[in-house]
Amino acid sequence: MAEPLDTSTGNTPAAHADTRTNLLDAAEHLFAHEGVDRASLRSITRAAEANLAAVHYHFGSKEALVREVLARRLGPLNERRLRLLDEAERDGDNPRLEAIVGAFVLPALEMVQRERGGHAFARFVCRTFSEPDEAFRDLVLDQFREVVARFSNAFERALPGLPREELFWRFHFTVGSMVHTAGLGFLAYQLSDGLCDPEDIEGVGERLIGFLCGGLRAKAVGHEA
Amino acid sequence: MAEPLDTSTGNTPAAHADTRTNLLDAAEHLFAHEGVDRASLRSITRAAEANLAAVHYHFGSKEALVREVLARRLGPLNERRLRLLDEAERDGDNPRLEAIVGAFVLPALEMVQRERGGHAFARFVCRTFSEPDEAFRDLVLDQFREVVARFSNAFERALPGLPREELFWRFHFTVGSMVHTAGLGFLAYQLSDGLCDPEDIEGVGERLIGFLCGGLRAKAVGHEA
DNA sequence: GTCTATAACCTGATAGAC
DNA sequence: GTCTATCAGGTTATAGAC
Repeated sequence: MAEPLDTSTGNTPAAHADTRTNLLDAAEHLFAHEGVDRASLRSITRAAEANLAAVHYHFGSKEALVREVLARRLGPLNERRLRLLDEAERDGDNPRLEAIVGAFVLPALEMVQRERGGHAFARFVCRTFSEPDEAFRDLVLDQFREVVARFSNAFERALPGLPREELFWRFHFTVGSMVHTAGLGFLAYQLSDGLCDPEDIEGVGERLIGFLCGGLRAKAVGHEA
Repeated sequence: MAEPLDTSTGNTPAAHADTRTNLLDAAEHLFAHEGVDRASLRSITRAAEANLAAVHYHFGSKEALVREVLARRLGPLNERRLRLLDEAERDGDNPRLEAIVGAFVLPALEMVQRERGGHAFARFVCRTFSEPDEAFRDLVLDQFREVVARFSNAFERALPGLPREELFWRFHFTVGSMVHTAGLGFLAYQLSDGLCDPEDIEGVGERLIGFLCGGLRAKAVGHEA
């Protein structure tokens, strides 16, 4: 009997994966590469060397499976962000802006490059963000709520005097650059004719942090008043 | 007989839309709101008050319909970008960075806010970017190729001394913020608890341009050398 | 927990009348 | 150009044996 295709996170060293894990791994892989709608339960169970009914036994429905696939990686990712922010704030009462931005963007870039299937997963999340299906979007957003609260607070203290509205917009722009880079870094490679190497996460991270800090520190444009 | 649902661009004043146009309008609306896969030809033709066979008569296939929907708005949008860049470059041999960035991001923000269905279309494009289906992605990328060439050139002249690799990355980050703002501005509203108003395109545009110019002008981090 | 078989339904595409 | 009818195949979900 052939070993089931290992598409697991790579963090747990192939713990004699059970059917449930196999299903999650196969689903993640296929959702990422074909899209949630195109990836049928049949193709997922085939890849997981399981049975069609197994999905309904373990998860209840296709939608619940999607939910599980998203939560499995997003939880740890955002926990890591918060841990890095804790560290940055422990080092000094007023951490450098670079450290805060780094705590926000580096875990994502690292996941994409270092975890197995990270790249595909990032693209999957990227798409889910702009998904019309509110249920999935809210799921992703809920995973981010604490992160947004903690980081916008940190930004506020690191950028005193910046109006809150301006600050939230800049956070929004930051998220945009981060998501686009984590999920679609290969576009930079394509559009620069191979000049940009999206796999060099140290380089990309450094550049991204530099760019974002420049934008976050820009002189606020005066709103008439 | 009820008038077909008007989801047209709004640029042509309801020119007694023919079946073909009705199909494009309905398809755009449904692709944006339900996703390409979920939007069946049946629901599209029902909304367009046309017949299932009409799609195959006018376009040949569902894929060709998707292609047409994308090209119909992306073409004019990118033409407008290039026209604005022309204007900026005519004003002075070395236009201000703000003018270049504005020529790139403002047409998108304006389309989203001012054209009927613009918001939904932007989200649709957003999703298509991260679509696994290479055919659609390449279609979008092809529409952008001239824009990327012209603008990266303009950026290069406006930011002398910046290594080309760094420049392309910053362009990439710029695209990320722009796309995320044009397609998902409502996230800023949600995550800021209503503080950010994504419909105020003058305000958003000004803030986005300020942020991006700050990032583009940031001191380049030294790569060891 | 894992399987087979099947129910109930939807899909894109097309032939051919008008 | 527009329609109806239909084909061939896919989908999720579930009942019930093991």
